[in-house]
Amino acid sequence: MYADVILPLALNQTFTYGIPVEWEGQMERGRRVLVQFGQRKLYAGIVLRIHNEQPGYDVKPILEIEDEIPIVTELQLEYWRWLAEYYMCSMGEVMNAALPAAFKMQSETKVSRNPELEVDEAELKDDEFQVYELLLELDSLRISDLGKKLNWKNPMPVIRRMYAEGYVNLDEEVKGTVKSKTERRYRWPEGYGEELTQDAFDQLKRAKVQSELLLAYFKLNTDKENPWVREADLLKATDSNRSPLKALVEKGWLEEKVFPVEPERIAAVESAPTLSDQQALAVQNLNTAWEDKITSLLYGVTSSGKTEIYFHYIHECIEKNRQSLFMVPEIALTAQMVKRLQSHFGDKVVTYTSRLSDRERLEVWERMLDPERRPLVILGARSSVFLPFTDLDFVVVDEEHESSYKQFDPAPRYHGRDAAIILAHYHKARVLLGSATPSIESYQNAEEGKYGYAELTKRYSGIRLPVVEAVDIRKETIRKQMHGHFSPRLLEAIKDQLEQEKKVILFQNRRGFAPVVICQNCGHSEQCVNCDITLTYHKLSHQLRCHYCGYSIHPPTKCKSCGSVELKMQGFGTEKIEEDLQVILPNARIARMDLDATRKKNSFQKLVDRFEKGEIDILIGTQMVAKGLDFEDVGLVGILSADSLLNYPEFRAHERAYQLMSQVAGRAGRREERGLVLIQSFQPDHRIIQQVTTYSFEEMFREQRADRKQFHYPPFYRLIHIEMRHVKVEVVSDASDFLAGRLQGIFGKRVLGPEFAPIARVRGQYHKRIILKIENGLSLPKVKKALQTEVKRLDFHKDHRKVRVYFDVDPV
DNA sequence: AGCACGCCGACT
DNA sequence: GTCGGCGTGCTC
Ligand SMILES: [Zn+2]
Ligand SMILES: [Zn+2]
Repeated sequence: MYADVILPLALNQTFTYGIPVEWEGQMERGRRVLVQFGQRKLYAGIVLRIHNEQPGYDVKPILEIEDEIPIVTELQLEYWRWLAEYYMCSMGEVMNAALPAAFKMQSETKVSRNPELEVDEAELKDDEFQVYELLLELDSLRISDLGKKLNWKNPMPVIRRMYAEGYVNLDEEVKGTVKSKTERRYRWPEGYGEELTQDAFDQLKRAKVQSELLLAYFKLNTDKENPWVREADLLKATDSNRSPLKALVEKGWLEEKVFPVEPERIAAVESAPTLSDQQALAVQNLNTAWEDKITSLLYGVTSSGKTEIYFHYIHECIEKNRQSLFMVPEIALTAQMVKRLQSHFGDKVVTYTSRLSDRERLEVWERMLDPERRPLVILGARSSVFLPFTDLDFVVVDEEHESSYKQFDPAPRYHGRDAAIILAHYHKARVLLGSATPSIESYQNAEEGKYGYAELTKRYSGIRLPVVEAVDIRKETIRKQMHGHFSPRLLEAIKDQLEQEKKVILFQNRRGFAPVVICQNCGHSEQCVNCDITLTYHKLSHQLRCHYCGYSIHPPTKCKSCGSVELKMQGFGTEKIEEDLQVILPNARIARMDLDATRKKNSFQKLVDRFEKGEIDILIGTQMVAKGLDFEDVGLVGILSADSLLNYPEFRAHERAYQLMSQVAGRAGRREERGLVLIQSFQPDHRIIQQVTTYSFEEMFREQRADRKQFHYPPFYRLIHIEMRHVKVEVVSDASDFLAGRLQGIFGKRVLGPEFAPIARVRGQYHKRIILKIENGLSLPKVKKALQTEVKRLDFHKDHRKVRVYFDVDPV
């Protein structure tokens, strides 16, 4: 029998291996196996298919079966296949994204001296002698390390020569030995009766500790259903060590077994929420919609109680003993959120994010596969769609409009929300997309009736919407009345809040505002040598750094272009704002919340706690302050520059600006008092700003939808980006011109470009981009097939074939 | 994607 | 003459 195995490679195919006869019985789809690929490399792969079709080439055998059970379900394999096709990548790439790192195995070759062979050192060539000498010192080492130690670029030819002569041995070392936590437990053997026998006592009368251990076992084993007692408990009760325990096991008085460590017990203290009238109506609408639809959209304004609806359904699933997935953007998965779910669902909740350690992720996966330990509620980021659900009934995608749900690098470039919907299709589960500012796509789907729809338009009683005001900073800028980035209106409002002992949040957009060093004489700024990027200043390391490739230099003291020493740091980042504001308000307690300030573990939570306790008056933050945090007593929210949000050269810029500003505004005065939101802008009359100040989501939606239709964007057209990369600009240009020409022949004016990507050169490679706009109604699979065919044509040309081609389906 | 093999320029 | 550059082809 043969097995087609998925390997962790960007190759659009599986590889067929022979199943050793003795394993034929236990071979199944979804098994993790160790195989050799190429000359010596070993990989762990997943069995996709088992069959009897003998291939026309010699197959290699499967070397090991890695686990007791298949670690990937049949449903997951089909799901992987769908994702690979839709996002135009290999199943190996999907597998890489899906599996916890602890399941991945990859070998490295190690060299060691052949102890059998007498070596005549005179016979060795120079380079061989260097290797030999090194191996006398260290008995074995990886080939890559050997190369580094000897400072050789390619040590392999020498090693191969020495291997052929028999001087050295080569072994494959499979790295990666992360295991889930286990513990030993013991039981009184089955059939020995209910209690300790006199017989046992007699035989152990000279072994005092062993008798004590047995007594302790019977004292500790109170659970009739479960005879196993943890080793740690036994040792603690008798104040002994492992050796008497071992003796008991050897003599057969106790049985030993290894168990996975049980997660901490957490009691659920909250029961299903009582729904308000409007929530009950929404639930009723959703239930009706789900009768014939998979997905429903819940449009609920801030503080209207979307979460109660989510919890209502999750409670329902738990009662049915079925699984639910609560998906949130990674940035919103805060300790606050975890606690809130645990108060409702106790230890039935498990979180799954990239912030977990390899072992923790492995443990979640293993629990999902074990019917006895299966968690019922997964709170997770986008990657939780890859978990081995066995009985998924309900999926929430909270903040469904969030663009951070889209994975970018590496492939598969999947959208967490869309992938969750497909997953739900496979499970015949229900999906609830929730947002206070739904995406144009989802809202359109709801309008068209593709999605069910429910809304919550009323806030909890007593909660009033903040007053949102646009602050025109054109005049102030011309009249030089701005204090740095602060208009007199904003400063006054901040001072006012501080007097009232209220808190202030200031929002500065993250992107494009990192500080840069600019020559005041000629305007020159330091560029990365590998990328088309201006180096930005990092305070921590006191360096100028490229955030694409990591290239960094010390800040220059004079301009490299004109030699002038008049260099000035310019930027609008949170650091700068903090400094400026501290000068204006020396007594205010100001803190920053951005990626830099929260990089250290727990620093985020500490900031949140301090702000909550009132130890900080003003919190200056990026996108981070907008998501998932709920502070009391915030009287004022200031958005320092709306223009940067509105002026992005992306088709979603306006939609996103609306969403972000609304979300930030929602941080003001959520309890009792009415808060104030000030939006500074050079274009205070901009439609989007007007719509934010008047809370006109519907109007924004209609206008944006019209724009999308007119300019051929989603939800009326689907986009595919084809990105081509090569070190030589002529090579990419030629190849992309050729491909675009071919594609125009098929798709006509649906093809745009090629153009240089927004950042034309990254890590020394030039990037060119072709955009395909496919109207709804055209078969996407057919389009993709034609596209693949044309891309394959690049292989027939000696220069075009050198170009790497990447796809991004539904780019954000 | 990685990795081995093979054929040409610049160094001992 | 050897070293090592990369272009070419293959991996079950
Ligand atoms: Zn760079
Ligand atoms: Zn200069």
